[in-house]
Amino acid sequence: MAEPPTTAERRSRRGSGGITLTDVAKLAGVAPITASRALNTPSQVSAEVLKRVREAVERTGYVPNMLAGGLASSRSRLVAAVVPTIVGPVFQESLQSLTEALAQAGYQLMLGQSGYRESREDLLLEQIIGRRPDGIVLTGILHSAAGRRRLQASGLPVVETWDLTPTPIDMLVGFSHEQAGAAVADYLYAQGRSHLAVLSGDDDRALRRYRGFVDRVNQLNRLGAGPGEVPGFQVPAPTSVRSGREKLGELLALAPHTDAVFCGSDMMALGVLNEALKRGIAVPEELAVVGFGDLAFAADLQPPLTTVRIDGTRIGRLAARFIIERVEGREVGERVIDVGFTIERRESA
Amino acid sequence: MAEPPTTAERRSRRGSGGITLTDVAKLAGVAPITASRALNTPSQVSAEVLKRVREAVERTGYVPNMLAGGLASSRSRLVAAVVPTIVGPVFQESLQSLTEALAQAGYQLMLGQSGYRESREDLLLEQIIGRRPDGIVLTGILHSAAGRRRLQASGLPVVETWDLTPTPIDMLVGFSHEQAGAAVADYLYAQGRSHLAVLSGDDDRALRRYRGFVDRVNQLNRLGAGPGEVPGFQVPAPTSVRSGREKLGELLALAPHTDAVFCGSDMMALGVLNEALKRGIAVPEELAVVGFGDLAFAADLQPPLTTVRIDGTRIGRLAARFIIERVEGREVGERVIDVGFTIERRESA
DNA sequence: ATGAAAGCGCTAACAG
DNA sequence: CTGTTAGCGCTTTCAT
Repeated sequence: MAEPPTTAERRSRRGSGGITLTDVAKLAGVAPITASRALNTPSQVSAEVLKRVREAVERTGYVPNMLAGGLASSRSRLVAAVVPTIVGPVFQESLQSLTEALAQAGYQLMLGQSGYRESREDLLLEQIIGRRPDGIVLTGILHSAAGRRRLQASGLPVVETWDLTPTPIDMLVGFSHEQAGAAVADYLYAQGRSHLAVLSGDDDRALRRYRGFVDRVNQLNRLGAGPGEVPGFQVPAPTSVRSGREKLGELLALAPHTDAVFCGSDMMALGVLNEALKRGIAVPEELAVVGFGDLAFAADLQPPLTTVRIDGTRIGRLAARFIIERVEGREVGERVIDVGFTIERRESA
Repeated sequence: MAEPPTTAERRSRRGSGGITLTDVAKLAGVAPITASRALNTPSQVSAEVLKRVREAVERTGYVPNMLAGGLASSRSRLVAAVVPTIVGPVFQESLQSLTEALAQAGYQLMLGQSGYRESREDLLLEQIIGRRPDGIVLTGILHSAAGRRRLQASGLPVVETWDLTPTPIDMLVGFSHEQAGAAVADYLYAQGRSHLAVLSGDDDRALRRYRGFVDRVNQLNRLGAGPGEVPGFQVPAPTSVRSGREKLGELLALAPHTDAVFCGSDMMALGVLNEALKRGIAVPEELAVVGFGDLAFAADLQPPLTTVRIDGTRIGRLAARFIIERVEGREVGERVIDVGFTIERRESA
């Protein structure tokens, strides 16, 4: 069994040694390009050839090498997604639907974490571009100007998500965080609450919700001669149940008359709910609580949590569609979509 | 400015039209292979050449094409991870640390979702292998026998995680779900509880925790002549706060004397906590609650949740190390690591 | 320390 | 519908 290798076998130590398209083609008795067509564009090939190629694939267990295919065709069928972090449930829905929509179209997802700080963004971007993806989905707006320029220069389809900006790099699927904050303020006022407060993460988008909320409260207060400054706390992102508990304590020490809190995330809201429970504060009677995100558990808390809902699944699906249509040459009509938000009215407020 | 393209420029419509290593090499006045060495193995190149190449890279904004590099060297620097779903916080910690550990070593992560049902597993695997990753990290055991064979045949480094199995495909980082279930039963008995019940997801691993728990309870009951069957409910994975609430209701209808519940996930435990709150059942006095996963919020619930902690970060880091060491030819000593689990003792039980 | 030549496995381009 | 040829951009191999 252990014969000395022939010249041909020994010829080279390169390559993976696996089955290649050429092997399949030989077995099927056709040229490699014909085998390629049988697999990629079966309609361009006779039924007879198609059958023989498929048999050969079956027999050999051939799996196409997409590195080679991507190199030759300049189409990698890879889409990169950049998220601040996969920990924290906010973007999961989007990531999930993005992955699924891409998979259905034969694309795969490459995942990169940028962190909430700006540091690694540029390096990450370079690594990503090196893979020559067919498109890039960004979660949130890219901080670094150099990064934005580099992306623009690359000519790749780019979709920014979860935010709106007047100067998108390319395509955009998101909503206005300022408006969301303002809408919550309106909602609480309409419920008859007058002493509003806010707990927020310190990342860019959370802070814009914060500002939208505070600005609207101030505006309403001026009209109605309500109380002055809006009490508010920021915690380092990512927010947590613990930070919600702790900050509620500080808030009540600072502003004991508070009758409504807008929380920058459902996690913080859960913390607020738990801390209120511990302190014997009735929700919503004494304190109204509004969250953000409408995580899966929000409706099932005690009391059910009123929260801002973003259709993350839709964001992911639209992002995938934008990229795919661009790659496949079908031009997209709208390149900016505001998916909006809704306030899910439940018992906590 | 808009002169007609020269013959050379028009020569071909192939390629990306971007900067290539050859361009950089020309600018630096060296051969392409020398530029390649300057970037990949700088120690093999003179200081003078290194400087010129780096300048050329800087000036052109060159980004290496890793498809081409991967094809030529049979090293893609890509690692694939397969998870049932990224929704659901259980594997997040592992994914996060895996991504980070890989990034540090210059590898990137490709993410695939297999779903909790077996259907898409084989297709996904084929797509993944087509990318010629340098390694594959599986979360949980692969269901399909064909898939296991295909992986084994591929010769790729494979790490299975979050489980133990007597017949690993290759490498393994996990813990025993049976033992975890049994340990919770022991713990609750030691707390003086005697009417134990269990709520569980219906995925493979959750069911093994379920079985470990029930078997141990039965064993203890036989010795102590305790009550008979252990009341238990299964819900479709992924588990949720809602399913926890609902099943607690059904459980109490079926077995009103229950004084301890083991929940298959912290999410379900949160639901149980909330439902108990609504029904005025005191936790832990009347009902002890144990979760699984030690999610970030577990310690901050009211009451703080006793739960089984898995060191997901360690799992991710070890998986990355296993793959990288194998790829880089350094052989790994231990190929199976049981990371164990701990019961985080808090107020809920 | 540097380079020339020859591929990696596949597909675009252009015939027939 | 099928094939030939010539790359894609990089790295291995083997010289110098």
